[in-house]
Amino acid sequence: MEKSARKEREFKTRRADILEQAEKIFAVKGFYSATMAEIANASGFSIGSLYQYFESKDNLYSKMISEKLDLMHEQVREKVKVASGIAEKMEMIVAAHFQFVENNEDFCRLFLRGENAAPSEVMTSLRQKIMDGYSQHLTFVENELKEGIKRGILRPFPSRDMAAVLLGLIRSAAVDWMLFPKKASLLSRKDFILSVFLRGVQQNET
Amino acid sequence: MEKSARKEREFKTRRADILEQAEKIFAVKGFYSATMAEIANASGFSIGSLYQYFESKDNLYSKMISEKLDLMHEQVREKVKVASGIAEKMEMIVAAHFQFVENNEDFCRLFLRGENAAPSEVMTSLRQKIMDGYSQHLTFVENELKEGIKRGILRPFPSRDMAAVLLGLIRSAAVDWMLFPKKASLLSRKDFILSVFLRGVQQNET
Amino acid sequence: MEKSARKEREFKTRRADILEQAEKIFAVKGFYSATMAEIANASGFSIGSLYQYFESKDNLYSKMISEKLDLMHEQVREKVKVASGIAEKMEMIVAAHFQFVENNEDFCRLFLRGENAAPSEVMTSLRQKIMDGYSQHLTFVENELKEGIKRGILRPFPSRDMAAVLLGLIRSAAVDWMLFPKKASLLSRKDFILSVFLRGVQQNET
Amino acid sequence: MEKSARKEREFKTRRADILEQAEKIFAVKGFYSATMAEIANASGFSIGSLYQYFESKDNLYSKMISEKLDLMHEQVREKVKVASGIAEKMEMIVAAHFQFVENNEDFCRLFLRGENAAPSEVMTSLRQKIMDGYSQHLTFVENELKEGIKRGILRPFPSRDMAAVLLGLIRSAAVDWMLFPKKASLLSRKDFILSVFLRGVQQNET
DNA sequence: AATGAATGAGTATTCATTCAT
DNA sequence: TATGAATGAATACTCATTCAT
Repeated sequence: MEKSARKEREFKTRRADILEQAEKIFAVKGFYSATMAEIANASGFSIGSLYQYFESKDNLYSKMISEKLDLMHEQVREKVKVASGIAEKMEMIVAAHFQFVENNEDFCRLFLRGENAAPSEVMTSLRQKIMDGYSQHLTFVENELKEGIKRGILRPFPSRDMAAVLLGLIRSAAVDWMLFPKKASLLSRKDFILSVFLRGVQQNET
Repeated sequence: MEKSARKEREFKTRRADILEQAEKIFAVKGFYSATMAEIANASGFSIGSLYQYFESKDNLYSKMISEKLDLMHEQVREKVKVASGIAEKMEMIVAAHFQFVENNEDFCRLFLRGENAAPSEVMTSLRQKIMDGYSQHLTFVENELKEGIKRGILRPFPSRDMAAVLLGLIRSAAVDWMLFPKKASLLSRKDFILSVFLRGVQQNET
Repeated sequence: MEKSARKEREFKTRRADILEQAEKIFAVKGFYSATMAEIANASGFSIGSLYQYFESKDNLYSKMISEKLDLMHEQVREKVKVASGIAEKMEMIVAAHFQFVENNEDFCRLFLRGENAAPSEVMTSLRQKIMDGYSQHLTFVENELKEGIKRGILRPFPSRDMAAVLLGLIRSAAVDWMLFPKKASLLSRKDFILSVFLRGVQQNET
Repeated sequence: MEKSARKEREFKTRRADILEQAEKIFAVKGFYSATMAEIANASGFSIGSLYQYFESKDNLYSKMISEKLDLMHEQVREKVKVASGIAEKMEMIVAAHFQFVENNEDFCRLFLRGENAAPSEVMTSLRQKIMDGYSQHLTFVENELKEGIKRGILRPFPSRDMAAVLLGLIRSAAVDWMLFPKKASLLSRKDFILSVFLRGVQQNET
C-alpha cells in the first residue's frame, strides 16, 4: 500500500524532528531538568504524541544518544574507508571525529556534562549500549593500527592500547576545545594531534 | 577554650563522614536519584542534621566534588614537588594521578557519569569551580613541561597543548581502566602512557 | 468552536468548586494549617490538578479572598444603585453588607482570624489588593454620603471620615454577631445601626 | 530567702524581655513565619532558654497577646476610674484606647493581620481568652453607658449594643489610622468619634 | 490518531522541641 | 541552669505517564 509507505515516511520524519529538538533541550538543561512538556512544545507535538514515538523519557533520551553515537561511528568509518594508505586513514580517523564534534557541538556537550545517569533499567541498558558501541569503535581503530604495526610503520605496542590512546587524544582535544572556547576550529588541531600520536613529544635524540 | 576546639574537631569529622557516605551514594545513583534521606541514613544522621553541615543538596554535592578535586590536585603537586629531574617529575604526574584514581574509584566513576549538571546557581558555580581547578592544574603541568622544553628534552610544541595532551592521556587510560575492568592495576600502565607521551608511537625511522 | 467553549465553562466551574471548598477549609483551619492535600481531597481533585487552576497555595488563597471581596463590593453597589433617595441608599449600604455576611459566614470568619499574613510576595500583593478594594469601596460610600451632605441631610463632617464610620459600624455589628451567636439575624440589626449612625446615641434635648 | 526573691525578679524581667522582642518579631512576620530561633536570637537567649519561660511557641504567643490585651483593658479602666461624670468617662474610654494604640502600634498591627490562628489546643484557648477579655471589657463599657441611660443623657438603646457600637467606632478609627498613615495623631480624632457616637451624623432639624 | 487535563508518587527543606553536655 | 546540635514529622510542589474525548 502506498498509504502505509507514506505513513512510515512521515513517522520517521516526525520522530527525527522530536529527536532533534530533544537534543537541543537536553544539551541545555540536562536529562533531569528537561521536561517532556518542554520537548513536546519545542517539537510542535502534544505530550501524548511523544509517547507514540518513544516509550518513555528514558527511552527518548537513550535513542537520541545511541543513534547519534552510531551516526558518529558510521561517519568515521565511512571516511576512513575511502582513504587509502595507513597515514591517510589515521588522518581521517582524527579528522572525521573532529568534524563530527564541530557539527554536533550541542550533542557533544552532553558528554561533558555526562549524565548518562539514573539507575533505571533503560538507562543501564543505554550505558551498556554506549560501552558496546565504544568497544566496537575501538576495535575498528585497532584494526587500522594493526595494519600499521604489521607494515612496520608503528611500534609494536599492544594495538588495543594504542587505539585507546588515539581516541583519548582526540577526546582530550575536543574537550579542551569545548571547555576553553577558541577562535580556531577544532579541525585545525588535527595535525598537532596526529603529530603527537605518531612521533611522540620527545625530542629526537641526535 | 578546649570545648570549642573539640566541637570544631567533631564538626569536621562528622562533616567528613557525611561527605564520605554521600560520595558512595552519588557514585551509585547519580546526583538526582540520590536522596537526602538516603544520605542521612547511610551516614547515621538525621535529615535535619545534614542541613546543619550543608545548606542544600546542591551544596553538599558541590562541596563533595570540589573538595575531592582539590585533594587530587594537591596530592599530584606534592608528589611532583619531591621528585627531582624532569623525567622523574613527569613520571610522578602520571603516577600520582593513577594512584588517586585507584584510591578513589567511586569518586572518579562519578565523572564517567558526568552529571555536573543542573541549571541551578550552585551547580553553575560548581562547574566554574571545576573548570578553574582544571585550568590551574593544567598550568601547573604546563610549567613542568616548559622546563623540559627549555632543557631541550621535549619538542618545542606549545606547552599548554602538551599539558592538555598529557592529562588527556592520563584520563583516557583511567577511563579505559574503569570502563573495561582488568586484573592489572592502573598504575601498571604508567610506563606505557609515559612512553607514548615521550617517544610517540611512531616506529623510529631507520 | 463549541468544544473550547465547553472546556472554558468546565474550567470555570471546577475552579469555582475548588475555591468553594478551599474557603471552608481555610475558614476552619486558617491559611497555614490548611494543606493542599486537604483542599484537593475536599474538592475531589488530585493535588496536581489544583496546580492547573492555581499557581500556588498563596495564589489559591489570594484569589479566593480577593474575588469574594470583589463580589461583596459589587453586590453592595448593585443594591445601592437600584435604591432611590439618600435614605434608601444608606439603608441599602447597611442591608447589603449584612446580607453578604449572612450568606458568607465562613468567608467572613476568615477575617475575624485575620491571617492575611505571610511575608511572601503573593501575600503582600494580596494585602495591597485588599486595601485598594477597601479604599475604593470607601470612596463609593463616601460619594453617596456627599450627596446627603449637599442636600443638607447630613452634618458637614469630612465625608471620608463619615464613610469610615459607617463601614466601621457595619463591621462591628457583623463581628459582634459572629462572635456572640444570637438567634436574631444580622439583618435585624440594620435599623439600629442606621439609627445610631444618623442620630447618634445622645438623648434629644427637649 | 533573699536569693529566691532576686531569682524571681530576674525571671520576670527576662520573661518580659522575651515577650517584648517576640512582639516585635510577630508583628513583622506573623505567627507562623516567626521562628523560635529568631526570637531567641533577638532576645539574647538560647533556644533552650525560651522553653524555660514558655512551654511552647503557641504558649509564648498566647501569653504575649493575652497579657498585652489585659494591659490595655486595665489601662482603660484605670483612666476611666479617675474621670468624673458620664461625659468625661466616655471621653476617657475613647482617649485611653487611642493612647494604647499609639503606644503599641506593633502589637495592634498584629490584629490587623489577625492570625489568632491555628487549630491547636493552645490557640483555641487563646481565642477563648481574647473573647472573654473582650466580653468583660464590653460589660465594663456597658456599665458606664447604663449610668448615662439612667441619667437620661443617652437614648434607651440596649446598653450592650451601644457598648459594641462605641468599641466598634474606636476600632474602626484605629484601623483606619494604621491602614492609611496620616500625620495627625489618632488621639486627635477623639472628639470626632465622640461626637458621632453621641449625636450621629444627621443634621439637627431646626 | 492526536490531544492535553488529570493523576499522585516522590522529595527537598523547615523548624518546634528535646536532651546530652 | 543554660546551651544549641540533633531530630524527624510535616508539606508544597513537580512532572512522567495515562486515558477520556
